[in-house]
Parts: sequence; C-alpha cells; structure tokens
Amino acid sequence: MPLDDLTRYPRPNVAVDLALMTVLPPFTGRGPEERLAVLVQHRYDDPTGLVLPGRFLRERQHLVEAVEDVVREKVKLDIPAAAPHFLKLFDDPDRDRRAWTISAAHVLALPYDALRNADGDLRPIGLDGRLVKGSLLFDHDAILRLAVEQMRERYERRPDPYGLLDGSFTLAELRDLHEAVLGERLRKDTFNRRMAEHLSDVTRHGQSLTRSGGGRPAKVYRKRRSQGHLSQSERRRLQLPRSAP
Amino acid sequence: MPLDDLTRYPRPNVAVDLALMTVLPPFTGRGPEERLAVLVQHRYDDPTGLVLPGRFLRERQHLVEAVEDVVREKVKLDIPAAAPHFLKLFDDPDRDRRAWTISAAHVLALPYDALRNADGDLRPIGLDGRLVKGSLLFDHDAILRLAVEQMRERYERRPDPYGLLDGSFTLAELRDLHEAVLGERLRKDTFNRRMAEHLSDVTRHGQSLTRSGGGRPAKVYRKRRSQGHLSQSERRRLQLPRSAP
DNA sequence: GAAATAGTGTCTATTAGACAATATCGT
DNA sequence: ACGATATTGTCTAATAGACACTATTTC
Repeated sequence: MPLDDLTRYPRPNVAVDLALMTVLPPFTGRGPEERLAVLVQHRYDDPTGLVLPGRFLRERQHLVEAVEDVVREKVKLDIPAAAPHFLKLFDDPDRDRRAWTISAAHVLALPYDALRNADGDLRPIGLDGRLVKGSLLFDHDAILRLAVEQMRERYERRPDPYGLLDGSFTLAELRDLHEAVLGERLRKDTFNRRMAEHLSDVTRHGQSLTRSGGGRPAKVYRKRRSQGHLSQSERRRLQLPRSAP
Repeated sequence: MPLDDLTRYPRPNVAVDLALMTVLPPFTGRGPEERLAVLVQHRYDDPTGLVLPGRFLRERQHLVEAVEDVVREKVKLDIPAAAPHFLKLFDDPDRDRRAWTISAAHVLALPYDALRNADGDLRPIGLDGRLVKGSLLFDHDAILRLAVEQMRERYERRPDPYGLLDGSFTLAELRDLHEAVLGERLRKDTFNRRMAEHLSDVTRHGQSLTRSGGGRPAKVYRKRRSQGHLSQSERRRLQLPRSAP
C-alpha cells in the first residue's frame, strides 16, 4: 500500500465489461454446437461496432455492483441475484485509443427466458469461443474467448456452476444444458455419475416431473452445497496431514 | 466499453501490491514446515505497521510494469526477468480508509539469495498461509493467504512453476523446494514420476552434479516446455472431438 | 564392502469411461 | 405388451500411490 501523495498520480478510468452468456433453446438457428450465445450491443459513437456491455465504476463502488448496474442500466434487465464471475483485469494502456481505461472483465450467465426483453442481440458462439459471425470492438473478442473458456472448464465437472437452471431439474435437462455449453454430446451414464455427488435427490412422495412424450419419469434433483469434492489423494492428505517416509 | 463522458466519473487510485515469496534455506529458524516466507515492509506513515510492498500504477503503465517498479524501487532489487502472477483485484472501497484505492494483488517468487539485499524482512509463513508471527495492515493478510494458496496449488503438480530454481537441478533439489513450499514431506518415487513428464534430462556424457557426501550422483534436469499435460479423457476428446452415442 | 543417495519395477486401490442390462412410465 | 426414457451393474483401461528392490557413487 503505497501512500505517498494520493493526488500526485494520474488515474486511469476503471470500467467493468460483461460477457453475458446464455444457452439458446434447441433447434434455434444453427446446429447444436452453436447454442451457446453472448449478448452484444451496437455502439454508435466514435468507434462504431459491436461490443460487450460495460460501464465505468462509480464512486466507491464494488466491482460486483458495477456489473449489476450494467445488467440493469445497459442491458435493461431487472435481475436481482446476479452472480458475476471475475475474469481478468485488462490493462493494456492502448486497449481503448481514446483514453487510458482498464477494464475488469466479468462473465455472467442467465437463462434464455430472462433475456427476452434484454437490450442487445444474442449472438451464437462457435467451438473456438468466438462469435460465429462478426467480431467485437476493442479487446472484447479476447474477453469473450476467456469467458467461454472459463465457463466450459467449469461445466466439465460441476452441475450448472453459473446457475442457468435455478430451481430443480432432471439429469436429462442438466445434460442438455451442459451439452449446449460445451458444444458437444455427452454420454448419459458417465455424465450422471460425474454429477451425482454434487446433487441431491429432491423427488417427494414419488412425485416427479417429466416432459410429455412418454418414458419413465426422471428424478428431480437440486444442486447440493458442494463440499469441494476430494480425490483419493486429497482425502488422504487431509487425514494424514504430513506423514512421510 | 462505456464511453459517455470520460471526465464525468471520479476515478479510484489504482495500485499493485506484491506478495514477494521465497523459500528459506534448511535449518533457518523454525521447523521445516515454515520455510516458505514473504517479504514485508514497515510503514511509518499514518497507518503504521507491516505491509506488502506496493505502489500506484503510473500513467499508461501495464500492471506487470508496475510490479516490476515495486521490485526495483520499493524492494530495491535489480531483477530483470520477473514473472509476477496476478492474484485478484481487491476492490472493497473501504479497504484503505484514507482514499478510494483498488489494488491488483500479485505474487512473485524469487530465490533466497536474490533477496539478500532486499529492503524489507522475510517473515516465515505457517501452514495456514498466514504470518507465523504478527499480521499485516489493510487487507494484506488476505492477499498473502491467497498468494500462498495459489502458489501451493501450482506446486502440487508442476515443477517449480514460479521459477525459484532457474537453471538446471536434480530431482532431490526440486523435491526439497516443493516440500518447503507445500510445508510437508513428499514421497520420492511418486514425486519423481509426477514431475518426470514436465522435465527433460539434461545430463551430458555422464556429467552430473551432486552435493558432496557421497551417494550416487543425480541426473540433472531442466523444465520442459510443457504442452499442457493431457489426461486420458482429454486426449480422447481431442482425437474424437464430438462423437457420441 | 559399507554407507549413502538415486532411480525403477511392480503391486494395488481408485477412478473414469464404455457397454449393456434392468427399471418405470404412457399408451 | 410395446415404445420410450431413466437408472444402474459391471467390465476395463488408465492413473496414482506405496513398497521394495536395484543402481551408482564415496569412503
């Protein structure tokens, strides 16, 4: 904490930019590999083109609050419990040629239905983590790529870590979501077992929900308070903190 | 990228703080579980106490450059190839009660010898990731904890990811380093095999380096350009990108 | 050859993926 | 009973840890 003279140094503009992700319903436009989408907006000012929504940090504001402001004021949505994930601080002094601006990039995922009235367009994303069509201004393509990469990484092992399914769900619904995020088909049995330890069965009195179409009704699950799943070796290390040969 | 009026919003001070880590030689002070240490400095100004070194971001400066300035100007070291790792952006508006200051926390590790002439004290760190004795001002204890946590995480699987051994080394030297960082003993065979895939044998014509004391001389290794080690499933996924039942 | 340190063969428990059988519903 | 979907038993390959043996040096 350097504290020489607080007014001596010039200060950068500090912004937050948001990769607002969603999953498109099946059979929407492109193939099943392009169901992951991001909300982009058109800029009409000086540099014209597509951007991720963002804004400046207000006085004495937390980053998370600024992201919430973006969702409310720029995307025009009234979503209470947003849970943005910090991605990276983009600090290249030349990233915005108009002024020295650093940006804390975030990623947030919301259900498709919640984005119905959103201000902006939902653009599908390819397997390479870039827009299927077009590109973004500034370094926003890099932000998007990072967002997709991190999102996919987390959806590999955990059930819906970004909360796109907020209530309860069947394993089939969960798997469909994960397939859409990852852009690839997943094996049913492997997927079920991988997720099982992070889910709790929530079916009551044999009550179950299933889509019409027939077939055995699926159990309904809910995400469980994950205690940070431990591998064999990690478990051992906690039991025998430091024994050695 | 919001760009309404660049001068309309008040801007925070932007700082970088650095957890400068090292590993103390064996038999220095405390037990083998407290060989990991961090450089702290004493502040005499307004809030008096121990802090991690830090400074403000200069105009149009990269974060990494600011960290390099901290090493040069605050820690008074002339180390050319520093490779700091970003930890987190600390953004609590009240983290510094004097002024609105956000701080990009970084961690950097340097060999003990390089810190001989450093400005500041090397304080040992406990298994809990906190100073064995005392505490730091502001949120610097949290920065330190995060630095230790992330450092240990990386030293679990990769050989010296923070470059504390810069040239070549034996597996015994590498293991001693990892034991010091992790604060726990490691099995020789398991450790060797875990590291093997990330190392390349660099012994020439039977030339080898070993400390005196007898015993079979050890091979000398060097870190290899890691191609990001792939597990079984990851390998499969790259070969058959998206086949499914 | 004894002591000391280095490196490896191999056994075993755990895990992850794959196939296939069984279970439960609507009609 | 049949079609459809869900769930689970089980085989197998791969991995990680542990034990113990072999190897190479100095004295």
